[in-house]
Amino acid sequence: MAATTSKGQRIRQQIVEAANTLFYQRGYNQTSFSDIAAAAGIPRGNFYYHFRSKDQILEAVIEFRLLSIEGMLQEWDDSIERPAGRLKRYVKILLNEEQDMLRYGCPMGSLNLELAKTRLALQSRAAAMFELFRTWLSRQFRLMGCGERADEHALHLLAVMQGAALLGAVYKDAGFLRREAARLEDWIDSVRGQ
Amino acid sequence: MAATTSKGQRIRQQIVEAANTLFYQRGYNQTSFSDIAAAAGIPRGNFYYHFRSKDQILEAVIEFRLLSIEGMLQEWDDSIERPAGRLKRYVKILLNEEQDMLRYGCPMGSLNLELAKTRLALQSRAAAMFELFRTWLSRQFRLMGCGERADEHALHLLAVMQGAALLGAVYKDAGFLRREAARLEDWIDSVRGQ
DNA sequence: GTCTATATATTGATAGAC
DNA sequence: GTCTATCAATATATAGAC
Repeated sequence: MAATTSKGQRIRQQIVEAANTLFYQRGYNQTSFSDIAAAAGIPRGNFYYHFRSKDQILEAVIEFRLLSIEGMLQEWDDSIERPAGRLKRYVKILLNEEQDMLRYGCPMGSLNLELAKTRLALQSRAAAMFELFRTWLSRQFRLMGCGERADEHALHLLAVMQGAALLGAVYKDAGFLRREAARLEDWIDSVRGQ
Repeated sequence: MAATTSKGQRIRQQIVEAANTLFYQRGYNQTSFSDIAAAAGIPRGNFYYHFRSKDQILEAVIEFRLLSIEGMLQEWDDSIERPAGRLKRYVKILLNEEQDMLRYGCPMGSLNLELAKTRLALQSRAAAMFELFRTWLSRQFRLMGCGERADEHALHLLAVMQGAALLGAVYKDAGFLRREAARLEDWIDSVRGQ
């Protein structure tokens, strides 16, 4: 890739970011080319120059999300000293993204669940987002002294977060999200050294 | 409603049950009239006699599911003596429906999450399925002596079950479902009288 | 590289014969 | 009540002018 960003690459990035938002808010299947083109501010027919198919846009969106997640986790590693604090920062997503969570659920969870039904091949690629969190969470639990239970704890934390986000979207209840976040913080403290 | 079941009512029920399965396996948006008609074994154009729109079929499917859930909960009440046993029977869904859970996730959760994005009015009706479980779970926790924390426990149990089902569908990992089920059984015991 | 025009399939939904 | 034929809208995708 060139050091400079060409106009074509800029448009491509606009498409990816517009699609990323729409796939989250409307779902993959319910987002049309027209929707993406309108949101990205380009003519409809044009972007077959940038992407051969809708599936390719999704793959680019997944890549984009993977990079975002990696950057976020790296930032947490750099700015938060202790592993328990990092885990709690992860839990805090429920509160920071409260409005979106209540409206659309978790972007990872809802995308995976949608793709699991009819687009299994794409879902396995979307699962890589979970894998990034799982590996990172697992490492934090290991640093906390959880040893071989670290990965089990990581998966459990992922699951409870997903459940909280989903039920939040069902009931549109911010108080519930906060209670689940508080409960998880207590659990993180209780799991220390186990 | 008449005591006898007319042919029209039978066909209507066939449509609802076919749609119920397809909405679960493919999702609502990804299920077409053609799909339902083929699965129900009737000509495509025909069933506008039975349902005016696709949304009406979904409403009928939700009604159907609500009745199924009510029947199931009633059966558990009748056949299981102690509230802790009833709660564990609920958790056991993860194991009994293992294959479907790993493939399609939870029927309630995935439908609600899909509808939350673009069909909010229908989602609020689908949320009634959760409400049935919530009320029932809440009652069991109250019987266990959880007092005013009963409803919080009920929501938490719902959330963890949803998270387990979702992550199961992401990772297609039966072992994970079993571990989460075991963890929830322990939690039910630990929560006694709290 | 960008855009207009359009192809082709499928969607939810109707009209009307039987 | 049941079915065939078909509508209008929308979807993904392409061809080709500029």
